[in-house]
Amino acid sequence: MWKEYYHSPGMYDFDYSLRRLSMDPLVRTNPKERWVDVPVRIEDEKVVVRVKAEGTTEKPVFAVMSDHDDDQDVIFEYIRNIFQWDKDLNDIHQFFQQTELSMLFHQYQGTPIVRDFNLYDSLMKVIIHQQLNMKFAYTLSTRFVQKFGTEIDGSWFYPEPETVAKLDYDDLRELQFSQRKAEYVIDTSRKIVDGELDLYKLSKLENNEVLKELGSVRGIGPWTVQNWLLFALGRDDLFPAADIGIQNALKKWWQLDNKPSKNDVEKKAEEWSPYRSYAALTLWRSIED
DNA sequence: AACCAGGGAAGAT
DNA sequence: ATCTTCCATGGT
Repeated sequence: MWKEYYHSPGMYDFDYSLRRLSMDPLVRTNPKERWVDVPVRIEDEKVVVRVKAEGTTEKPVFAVMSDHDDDQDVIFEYIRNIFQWDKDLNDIHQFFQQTELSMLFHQYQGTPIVRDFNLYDSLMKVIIHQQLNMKFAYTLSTRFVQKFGTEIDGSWFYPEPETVAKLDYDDLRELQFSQRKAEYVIDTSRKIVDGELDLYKLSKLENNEVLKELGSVRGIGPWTVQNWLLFALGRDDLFPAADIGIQNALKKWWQLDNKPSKNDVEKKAEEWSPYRSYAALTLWRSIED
């Protein structure tokens, strides 16, 4: 067992991140003890790493620990990257002081982008969650992982693309996937196994290139690519203008009778570039209970 | 019972 | 290129 500490440069609301992570039944969290278990794949091995908050939003300190004693540096680097501890959120807070979101950023300080734990897992999850209400969306992704994935020390690993590629559409229909969704999930996994789709390669490209390439896959539209860029890659400047949650939040803050159009939202969001992702996260946060 | 949900494809204009 | 319509389910 090893344990390593880390200090973030700026503020960081880890407790909020935990609340967000705990929305997913597949992620093992303990908000009271302030930790989350992160499933990590390391050279074909599956390792569970515990990440615990030791500080405050203003003076954040994190502890990372694992029983897996090899590859400590690689694991720590991976975790630091997932939680983006080196991103100085004070700079971003400063940026939004000159925008109409200043009050919101004052109320919800230090909201980080916590990346999904794996590129492929994230894509499957986003596809499964397309257009569904959150409750049923998590029901579906949980059934999917608990049926075809792996549980280690109480944490769930998504199935490998090779596993999903071998499934029949009916295997997912049994879990109450629609025919379309079953096709999207399995066909995309087959493309990944065939090498036709390389998520790691995509992760090195510019947003627009990813939008073009990933968006050309059947079942993956603009909303899905944007969410993948935001949550899988942790990119700073994404704004899912067509997202219902974003539109509901703006409807509330702009006191509109109806949800604003995608175009109106996109236009306004330009003022928040190059940190539109943080605007989106804070808007989402502002309508979560 | 009707409408919505943190969409997307396919068809129509 | 942009606008409808259809797809499929569970939630509220």
